[in-house]
Amino acid sequence: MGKFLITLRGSLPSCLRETGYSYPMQLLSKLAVGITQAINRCGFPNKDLEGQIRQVADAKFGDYQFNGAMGLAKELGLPPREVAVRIAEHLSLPDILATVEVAGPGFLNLRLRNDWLSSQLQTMGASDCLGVGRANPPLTYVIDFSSPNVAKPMHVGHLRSTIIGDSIARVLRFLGHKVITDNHLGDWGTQFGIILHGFKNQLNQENFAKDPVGELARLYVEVRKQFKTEESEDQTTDPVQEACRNETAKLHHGDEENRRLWQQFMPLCLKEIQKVYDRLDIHFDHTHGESHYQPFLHGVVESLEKQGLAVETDGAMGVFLKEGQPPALVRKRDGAFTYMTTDLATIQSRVQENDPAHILYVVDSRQAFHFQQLFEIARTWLKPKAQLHHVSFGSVLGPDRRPIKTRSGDAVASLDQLLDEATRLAREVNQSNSQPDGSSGEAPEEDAAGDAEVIGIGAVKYADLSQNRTSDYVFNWEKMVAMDGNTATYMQYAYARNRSIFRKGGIDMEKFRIDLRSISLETAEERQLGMQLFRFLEAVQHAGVDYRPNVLTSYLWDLAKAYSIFFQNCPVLKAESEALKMSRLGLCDLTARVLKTTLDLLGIRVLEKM
RNA sequence: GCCCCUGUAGCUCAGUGGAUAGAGCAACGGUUUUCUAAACCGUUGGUCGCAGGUUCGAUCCCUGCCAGGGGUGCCA
Repeated sequence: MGKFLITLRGSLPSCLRETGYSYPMQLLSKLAVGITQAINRCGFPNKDLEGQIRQVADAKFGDYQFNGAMGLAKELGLPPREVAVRIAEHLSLPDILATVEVAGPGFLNLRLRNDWLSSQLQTMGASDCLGVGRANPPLTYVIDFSSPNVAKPMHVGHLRSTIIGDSIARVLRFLGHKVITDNHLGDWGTQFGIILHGFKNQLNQENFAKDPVGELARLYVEVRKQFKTEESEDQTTDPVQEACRNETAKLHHGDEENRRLWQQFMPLCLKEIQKVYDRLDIHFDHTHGESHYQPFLHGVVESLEKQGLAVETDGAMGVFLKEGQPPALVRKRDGAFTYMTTDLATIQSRVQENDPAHILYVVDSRQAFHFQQLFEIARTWLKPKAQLHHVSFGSVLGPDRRPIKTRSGDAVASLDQLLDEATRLAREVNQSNSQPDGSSGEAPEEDAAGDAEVIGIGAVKYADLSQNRTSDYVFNWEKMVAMDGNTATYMQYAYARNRSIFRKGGIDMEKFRIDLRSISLETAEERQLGMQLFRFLEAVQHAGVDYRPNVLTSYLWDLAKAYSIFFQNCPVLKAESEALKMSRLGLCDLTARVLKTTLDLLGIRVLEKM
C-alpha cells in the first residue's frame, strides 16, 4: 500500500492498518495501490503525500475522489490541474474504474464501473456477514460500560454509556474481534456507605418491605441532602459525611453487620437493574463490580508503594503525577480505598486474565481527569501492552441546559418511564395506522405490545446513538420518542415495507437467496442504492475505528433515503421484465439485510410488519 | 487560580484541510385507482461566536478574545 492517507470520511486512516482491517471487499486500498502506481509512473514523489482518497462530497462528481494532486503540485511547483491530469493519464484500474475525471482546481473524480459494482454486490449477497468477514488478526477488546451505581435507579443519564457501549461491542464483534464486555458496577463505594448510614438511621420499614430498591434510593437522596453544601469551607468536619465514610470503611474492613446488609441489598439492586437490561436487550460477559476487586486492593497499594509511586500524604496514600496537580488518592485517611485503587486493580486483573489489545471505558467525559490519572499510573505501574482508551461522551443536559445531576438528588426521568412513554406512543401510532380504512398498512395484530416495545425502545436508542457521542445534548422527551424523520422507526418502516414486497410477490426467500442473479444498476436510482449498499463495509469500519455509532446512523439514513427513492421510482414486482424484477428483488433483499444488520449493530430490532 | 470541553439555520444537532456547509423538527405548499402516507416532493431559513495567523485552499489546524459548561487530594 502506498503512503496515502486513506480517509473514511475523516476517520484515522492509520488505524485501518494498525488494527489489521483487511477485507476482500476493501475498495479504498485497491484505489490507493492504483493511485500510488500512477504517481510512481509520473515520476512524482509519493512520500509525505497529503493526498486523500475518499467518498465524493456530492454524487454528481462520481463515487470516490482523490484530493492529493493539489498538495503535490505545490511541492513540485507545477500547476495543480496539470499534475492531476498526468496522474489521471497514468491511473490504470480498468476492472474497477469507469471514468477518471479532473475537475475544479485539481480534484480527481473516480466513477466505478457498474459491472464491477454489481459483482461486489453479488459477493456481499452471497456472504453471511455481508462482505465484512473477519479482522485479521482479530484483537481482544475489553469494553467497560454502563457501570451504574447499583444503589440508585437508572435514569436517562445512564442511557448513553449503556447503549453506546453495547453498540461499540456489537460493531467490534461484527468486524471479527474478540470482545469482552464488563459491567463494572458501582457496588462498593461511598454510595453504599451513604445507604448503610441511611438504613441504620432513617429507614422506613414499610417502604422497604414494599419496594426495597425504591426505599434505598430514597435513603440515598435523603442522606445526601444532609451533607454540607459544596460551598461550605470545610467538608471534613461534616458529621453526616464522616458517618457515611465510616460506614464505607467498616464495610471495606469486613465489619460483620455491614457485610450482611451489603449481601442483603445486592441481589435486590441487581434484580432491579436487570429489568432495564432485559428491556434494552443488553447482555454482559461479566458483571464484575467494584466489590469483585476488593481482595486485591491492599496488594495494589502495597505494590504502588514498593515502586515508589504512592506516598503518604496527610494520612492518606496518594500518587503525585504532575506538579501543581492534586495527587490521585489510592487509600483514604480512614483506610478505605478509592475508585482509583479499584480501577487500578481492575486493569491489572483484565491484563492478566484477558491480555487485551485495547481496554475501552465508555464513560462520561466529566471523568476525563480521572482516566488521565488512572491511565498514567497504570502505564507506569504495570507497563501493559493494552492500550487504554476513555471513550467519553457528553452530558445529558436538562431543559435549563445544565447537566442533569443525580448526586444532588435532582428529579430526572427514570429510564423505565422513558421507555414506557416511547412504547406507549409507538402503540398509539401503530393502532392509528392499523385502522381498516383501506389505505392502511398491514395490521400486525399478533403481538402489538411486543411490537410497540421494539419500536419504542428502538426510537429511544436511535435518538441517543445518532448523536455524536462527544457532544452534550439537551434532553427532550419529544426527540427521544420521535418516530418520524431520521429515527429508528423510519428504518424499521423501510424494512417492513421491503419485506412486504416479498410477501406480496409470494417469493420463497430461501430459494431466492440461493439463486442469486446479477444485479442491474441501469437506472440512477438503482445505481445510487447499489452504491450505498456497497459502502456498508466502510461505514462499519469507520464506526469501529472511531468507536462512533453515529457513523452507522448517518449511513442508515443515507441508505434508507436511497432505498426510498428507489422504491418510489422503480417498480419491483411490476418491473418490465422477469430479469429486471429478479434484479430489483435482489437489491431489495440486500437492502433489507443491510438495514437489519446495521440496526442490529445499534442494538435495535426490526419487525417484519408494521 | 489551574486544566478540559463546547459555540454551525427559529429549535435539536450532523459534518469536513478542499468544489455551492447539511439533516431532523418547526413553518408554508404539494403528492394516495400504482409493491405500506410511520412515506415522498418542493419552498423559506446561515457573517459556521469574534479577531488575527498558518496554508495553494480554513467552518475544520494555531494564538488571543468573548460567551456558556465541566473538572480540580479523602464521592464515583
